[in-house]
Amino acid sequence: MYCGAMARTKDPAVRSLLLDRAAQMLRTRQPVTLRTLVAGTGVSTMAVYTYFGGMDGLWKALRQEGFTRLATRLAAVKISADPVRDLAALGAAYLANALENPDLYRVMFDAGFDLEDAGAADETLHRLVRSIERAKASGRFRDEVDPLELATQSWTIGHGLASLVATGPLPHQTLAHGAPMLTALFTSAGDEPARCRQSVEQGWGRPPGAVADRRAVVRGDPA
Amino acid sequence: MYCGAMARTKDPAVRSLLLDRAAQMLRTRQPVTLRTLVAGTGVSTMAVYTYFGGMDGLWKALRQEGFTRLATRLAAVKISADPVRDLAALGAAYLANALENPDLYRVMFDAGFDLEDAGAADETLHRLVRSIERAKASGRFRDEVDPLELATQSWTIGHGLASLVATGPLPHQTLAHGAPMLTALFTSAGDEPARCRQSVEQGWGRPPGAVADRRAVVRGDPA
DNA sequence: CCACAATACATAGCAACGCTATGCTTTGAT
DNA sequence: ATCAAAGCATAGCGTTGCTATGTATTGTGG
Repeated sequence: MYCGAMARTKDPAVRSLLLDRAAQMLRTRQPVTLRTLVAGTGVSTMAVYTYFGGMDGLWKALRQEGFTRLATRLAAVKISADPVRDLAALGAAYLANALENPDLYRVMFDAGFDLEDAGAADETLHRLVRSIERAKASGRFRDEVDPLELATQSWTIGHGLASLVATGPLPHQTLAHGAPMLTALFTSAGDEPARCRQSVEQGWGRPPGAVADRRAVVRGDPA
Repeated sequence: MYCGAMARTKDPAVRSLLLDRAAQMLRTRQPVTLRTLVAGTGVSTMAVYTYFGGMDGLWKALRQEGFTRLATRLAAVKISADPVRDLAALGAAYLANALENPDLYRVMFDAGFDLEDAGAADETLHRLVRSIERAKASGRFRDEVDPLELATQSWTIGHGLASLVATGPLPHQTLAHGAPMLTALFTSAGDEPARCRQSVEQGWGRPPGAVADRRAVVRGDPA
């Protein structure tokens, strides 16, 4: 019998070319369609199918890319001696990432967030879990605190904020609420209030996207 | 001179027929397209244009409908003598509504949530504000508490939870986190911890969608 | 060394999408 | 009763994602 023979090898450069272009089109708010995506790249529409199996696959890969960027961003947060500060810093990094690429962030969470490789998403949450465990070890949080539960709650706050700001309803300045909310949460986990606030504000820093805003609160000026 | 002559009047029944059908198709996860929407209704595709000005208008009306349902749901929450309990009850109602119509909820928040009539959305937030003011008046919250800020923070928690559960990543049981999170927030606003927990748990009741779950935590079983 | 089989990719065409142009029908004010 | 304006059905346009087909390319077995 004969073994199969190999043929042309897929060029990974084409894959990232399409992915980058899609991300950039998303950023500049151009509609990302099969034809507009490949237009000007020299490759044909079929490339999308050989590399991603279709547009759905492209979106999935784009979500993956979003989580990879997020993971990179969180990995850049330097771990300090103060685990509560670190938690706030991770939250701030999460929000900063979401607001630097709001469209990519939106893509990450619609379609039910199914990924090929959930490693990046897992790592994201696990990083929080580890900081919470350190906070417990240093006596800042109570022993009964379940790290995964508290991590999920922190994530909920971060995502709620990111989602409401990135999709429209709330103005950017609302991001400042992150600090008091995290302080409330961590205090309820056992941290001493004054010290907690100090740690959180230190880790949170200036609100992630502290810029002048363009949108009114809820009623939304009909701009 | 002559005034313009009137003609056939728009039939509001057709409008709600289309709206209801769209909501039902959303619920049963059938794709809502111009043609599938009008198929079987007897009306033609043009009806969508006369009543909504196009598919965009239909989605906008659908968002409106979502906010109306939410407002109705919140209005059904009975105000008690305990404003903190009421706040938790409003949060629970918010989540219950989001999880009864998850697809409608998703529609409400993508596309930047632009509405013709923001009254319903405003009313939603204002209901929280009023309860917070009552909590301040009865001495449960500190005087320095800004009702709108605290309302926004409560909303952020509710939306974060609803969004993460409705769009996939978190299992339904996560909704139970709502109570401790709100307790943490309201305690930080000045409420006495033990009493706060009692009030919140009373208002929150059984977690809104307390049912067996179908999805694993984050890694998501590849079902 | 070379022929072959498997893969990459361009081209063209398909069904379905949202939308608009057109004309018929209905209606209410004059 | 009349007639302009509005509702609405039909048909067709451009674009969407996708697939079928043909061509070019390349690693490997004989």
